[in-house]
Amino acid sequence: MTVRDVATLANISPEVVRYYSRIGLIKPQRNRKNGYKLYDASDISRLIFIRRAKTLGYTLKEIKNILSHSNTGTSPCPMVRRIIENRIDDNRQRLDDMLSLQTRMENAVEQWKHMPDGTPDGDSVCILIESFTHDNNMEVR
Amino acid sequence: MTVRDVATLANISPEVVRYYSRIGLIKPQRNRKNGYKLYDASDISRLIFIRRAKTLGYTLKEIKNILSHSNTGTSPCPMVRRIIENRIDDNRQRLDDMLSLQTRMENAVEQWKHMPDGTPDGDSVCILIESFTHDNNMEVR
DNA sequence: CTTGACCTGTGTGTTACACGCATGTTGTAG
DNA sequence: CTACAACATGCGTGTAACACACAGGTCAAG
Repeated sequence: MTVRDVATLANISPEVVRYYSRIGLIKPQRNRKNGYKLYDASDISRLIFIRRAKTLGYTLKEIKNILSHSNTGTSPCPMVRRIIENRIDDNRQRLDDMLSLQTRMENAVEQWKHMPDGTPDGDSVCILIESFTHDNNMEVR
Repeated sequence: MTVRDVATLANISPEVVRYYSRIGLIKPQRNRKNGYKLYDASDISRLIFIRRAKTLGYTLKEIKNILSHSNTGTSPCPMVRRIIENRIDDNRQRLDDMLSLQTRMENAVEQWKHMPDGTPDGDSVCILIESFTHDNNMEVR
């Protein structure tokens, strides 16, 4: 199978398949006649595995580790559990950050509703941004 | 003032100040003797403005636009309002995505609690990931 | 005068691709 | 049989906002 075929079967774009080959996530055979990459059923299941892992929040780097780990015959499962637990914590933190950003933005729009646009001078760039007051944490990431 | 001074006063790391100079967000003078960047009070207020804008979700690119827009004498406020309203929508979408990821990850960990680690063979890389069923009913907690 | 803290510019790495380039290959319509 | 579209190849660049490293120049104090 060629790139387009395997991409269609795995429901991925050919670009992504090429990218995964490039970074070593999949290792297709080669057609000796023309140098084209040759994919088989095992590549498809690997691609499907990668996509499943991605929907669970694993990064490509982590997936690569999982794959090569399992190639050595040892179970990647303990690693898989460890990673996802850390990711849950990280994600909760980022969610909190984004939620507070969302609140901040909504508050700003609300405050600005009753304010006119200002003309910039030497002291002021944009009175909206400069005048915005927020009560609690200013955290951004 | 030198980088370290202005960074301390604006409560930013010197690296970030250098980065902002590099991408043209601030344009410090130069010491003709040694080529060092020379910052003054206007740079500090610019840095503070940039940080305020960032806490409101504006990207550095957008902030650059806002700054140069206000340099032409026209009010950046309409643009500022437009950007934040779009950002609120985008952010809500990303929040939804991250929330569903969070739920998915938590469901996975829950399912996996009752499962043993598997040994990899030709057919299986990691039974945990492969067996995870993405049941939409579970998502509604 | 040496030392150490600071400055300079530039380059690389981070994530997961998207897109473009120049070039080589294949399949098919005329 | 050949022209041409549609595919393939590798490689390079760009994305956001820095962090960090490197090699070298500068400055104040002892």
